[in-house]
Amino acid sequence: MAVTIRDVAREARVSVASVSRALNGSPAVTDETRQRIASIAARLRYVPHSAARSLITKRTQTVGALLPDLYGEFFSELIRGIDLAARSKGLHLLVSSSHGDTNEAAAALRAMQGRVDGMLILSPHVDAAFLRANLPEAVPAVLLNSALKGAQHDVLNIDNYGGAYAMTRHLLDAGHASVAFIGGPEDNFDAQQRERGYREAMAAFAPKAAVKVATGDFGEESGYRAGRAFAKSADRPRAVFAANDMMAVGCLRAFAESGLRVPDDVALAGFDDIPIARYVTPSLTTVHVRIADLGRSALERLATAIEKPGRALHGAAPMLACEVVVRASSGGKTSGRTTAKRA
Amino acid sequence: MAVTIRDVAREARVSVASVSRALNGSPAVTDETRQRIASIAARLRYVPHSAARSLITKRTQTVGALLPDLYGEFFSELIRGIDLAARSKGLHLLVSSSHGDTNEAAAALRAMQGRVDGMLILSPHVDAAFLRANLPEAVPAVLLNSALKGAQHDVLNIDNYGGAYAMTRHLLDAGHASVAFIGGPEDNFDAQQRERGYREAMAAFAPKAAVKVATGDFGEESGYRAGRAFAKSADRPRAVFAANDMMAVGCLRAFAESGLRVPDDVALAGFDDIPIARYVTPSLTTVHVRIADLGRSALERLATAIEKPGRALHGAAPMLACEVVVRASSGGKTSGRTTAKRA
DNA sequence: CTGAAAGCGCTTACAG
DNA sequence: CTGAAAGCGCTTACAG
Repeated sequence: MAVTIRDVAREARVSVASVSRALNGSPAVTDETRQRIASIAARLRYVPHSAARSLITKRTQTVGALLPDLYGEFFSELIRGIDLAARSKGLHLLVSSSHGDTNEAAAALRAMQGRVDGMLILSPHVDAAFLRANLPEAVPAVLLNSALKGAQHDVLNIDNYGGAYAMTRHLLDAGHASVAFIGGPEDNFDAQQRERGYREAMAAFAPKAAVKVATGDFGEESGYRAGRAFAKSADRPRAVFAANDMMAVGCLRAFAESGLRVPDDVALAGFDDIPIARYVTPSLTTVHVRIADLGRSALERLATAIEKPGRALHGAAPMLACEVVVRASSGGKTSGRTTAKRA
Repeated sequence: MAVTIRDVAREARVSVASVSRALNGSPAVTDETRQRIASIAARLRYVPHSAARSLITKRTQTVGALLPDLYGEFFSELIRGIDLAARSKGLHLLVSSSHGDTNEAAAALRAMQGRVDGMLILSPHVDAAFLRANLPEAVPAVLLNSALKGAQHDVLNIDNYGGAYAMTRHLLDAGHASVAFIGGPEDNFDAQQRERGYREAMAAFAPKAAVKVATGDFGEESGYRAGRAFAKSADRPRAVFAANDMMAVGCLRAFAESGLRVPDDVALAGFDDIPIARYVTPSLTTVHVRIADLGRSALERLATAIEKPGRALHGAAPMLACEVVVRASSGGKTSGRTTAKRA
């Protein structure tokens, strides 16, 4: 049915070896033959059979992306960054998302075995033991936003700490004497880093102010509950920094219901810069993460790891900088973006 | 390096043929041997080499998704639906997005050649001529949201017409005597269908009312401009139906700046139900599309086409129903969801 | 029920 | 510079 290398060879009156060499740019072929073969291949619409090629070259020209159960903007931005970088490297992208637990993640990882030259992994279910059990050592991998330590694996993280530190500083600079925090899930790596950023910035710039942390779970409702509690409390904070935007949105609703004006009575800030952030009233000051850049960088690191398997992974995991985006909810005088520098 | 079928065969003291049969569930093998082989394969962590298998079976167990340059929620929801359905069918998912023009789309399509058993295609750049030139007839494909007619290709569409028709009817039912429309890009298939739904509902339920259509491009700014024009016009419409939510959001801003109260002075509705819709003030009445369902259905149709290549495609392209989601901006008495029935 | 052998479509030493 | 041949790791008629 489909046209194979033999058809091209017959038509060009050469051996299949010559066709292979001509089409793969081997120097051991005259320009004239190369031209002739190329034009015949084009006329026949010859496409090399990728499975046959993979079988012999041990390369699939494909990378896999393992992602957790997911919603919204973050995912599409990440994939977009990965996809763009993959195309420019000539790599295909196999995705597997929507695995809600460790077993599903393991199954997905194994299912990709042999179909990809390397893996991009973003999953809360993945730790060192998981990788040892499910990822062959020979398969290069880059982990995104992972707490994993050690030189075993290549890790690429968002600078959650730096972003939270900068935001806390911004709120204090804007003149809000006390800043409270709404934390995320306890076992969540991003949430932990953001809380640490808040705490350390408070210690550095407002050592006498009380550190107040409400518990949340990244969901809108948990932000709402925290907001209600803050609104009622005797010593209401002058500013609230939520560990993500969805909680900030919930908190905003609670403040509105309590008759508190934002930012006049209480300032508010979030983290992530989801699209909703600019459309709530007042618009939400938040920390922007260049997610597509994260995807692109991750893919490029992976491509390097695939090309140079022996390369040692040295030093700390690189961090992707975040930007404080000042909108109306934080009540500062300034407005705009500033890149969060690490402390 | 990697363990192959020969390693399993040697360990089990059988031929590779028997290992293949045992692992693939051929009936021509005793249960006892099957058990023994299976346990040895598991112990050795044997994973069949997918390229080798593809080479002989002519199947890749992979489907490709070709998507245009994209942002936001729609894409992630669609991929989620496709991915879930693919996993349950045992299929892998290769994605290619971010191609901004016809040439890039063609390159992406050809690059997937031979790597997939079928294709899911959503692209404004794809028409009949494009497919004839770039998609081999033997490759099953399902087109999403395409204006393509004829029995050549399998098409799956969102019922834009029915949704717009139902929304227009809802606005009229809510007591708004005149409903204006903000259209999308002229060459956009979704936009055309939505406008048709508006026009036909107006003709059916408010035959004496004026049909007013402002031009837009699906961008927030174009909705803003239309909103300003409506606000100023002598016979201001009582309700505005924007062909998508982003334009409705822009229109809402224009109304707010003009001192018009929504919905008291003018009602407003959009289309898509993007996440922002529920967070603007007032919350936006809109048409909800179950995008994940679209992805799931498309994949299931594709899987069927792959399994039964000869099957004839008969009748009209199936439609995915939409729901009118009533929120505050339309000012009706009722609130909630109703599935849009086709007229 | 089991095995030996052919063959899927490529690439790449090895000769010449 | 070019070709004949081996081989990548599987599956599947074909014998037995």
